[in-house]
Amino acid sequence: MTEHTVDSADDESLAETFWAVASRLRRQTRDSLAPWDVTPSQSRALGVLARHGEVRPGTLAEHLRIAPRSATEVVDDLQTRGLVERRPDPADRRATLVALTEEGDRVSTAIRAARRAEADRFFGHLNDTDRAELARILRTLRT
Amino acid sequence: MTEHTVDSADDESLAETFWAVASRLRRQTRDSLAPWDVTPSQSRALGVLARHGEVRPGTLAEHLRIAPRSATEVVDDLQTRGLVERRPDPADRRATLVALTEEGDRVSTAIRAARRAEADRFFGHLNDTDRAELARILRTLRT
DNA sequence: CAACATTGCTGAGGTTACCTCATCATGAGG
DNA sequence: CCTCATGATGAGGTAACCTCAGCAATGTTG
Repeated sequence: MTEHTVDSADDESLAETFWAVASRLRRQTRDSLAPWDVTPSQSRALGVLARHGEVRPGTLAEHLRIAPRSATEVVDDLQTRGLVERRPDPADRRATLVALTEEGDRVSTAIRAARRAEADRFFGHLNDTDRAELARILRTLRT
Repeated sequence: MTEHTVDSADDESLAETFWAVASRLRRQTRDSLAPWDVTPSQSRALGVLARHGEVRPGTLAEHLRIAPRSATEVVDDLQTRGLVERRPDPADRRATLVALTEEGDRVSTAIRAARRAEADRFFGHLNDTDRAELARILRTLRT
């Protein structure tokens, strides 16, 4: 009911625009991660591990909001890259704990810095007010 | 099934929040499209066709901001579902024109309505001002 | 404390939505 | 004509998910 048909160009809806932005951001993120040969989802997992220390795959999955099976996969990939290691959970012999290796720790720190730079570049077209507004609005949409 | 415990510690970046929102929107969009057995990317293509009439796959690709080869794929899928048809471009015998079938037209109309309802539900948590702000800010990021 | 259900992880296999590279027509310009 | 560019597509690949099944360890309960 509110405005619509900004057409002529491409725009149909907020969702449409949202996805266009998402697509652009995805590409840029991938590029900025290239030096470490780490995919975006791997880097998200590294982030969780850096913030929470050792966790079980299932917990990792919750943080990443993906299925447990998918977390196993991400951990596999990180492990073959030597960024993460699995060790038995002393509290439950079914479970595994996933932790950053030293290299993983170094890489995750470097990536964090690169990500910040990348985000600055991407969201840097915005002035401070808009950036804050966007953050606030997105946060309300998040849950 | 109490979900999340979302990180809370991870306002690491706007990007992080952005992706969380994207993920939620993606799921919801997929669900809202289920009745038609059409994937999100197919529905985007239908939208372009509804707005622009018959176009060549390459042009479709531009509108969708994907590689030409990928547009061919989307058209293939839509064609096997009978929503779209290919015909030769009279102006260039290398080219093909893709157009909605009658069914495609009906479906795309129905989807447009569903999408609007879905967007209202998703972005409806926002008041009008915020929704407008979000649209404006996203548009500047779309490039 | 045996029986049973639950939990944690992972193998197998599938899907979506992309991508690049190669190929083959056709078209346009010198 | 001959060459180069362009439009579409075949072949093959990837990331990031998913479900379902199975196995081992755990917890629960009669």
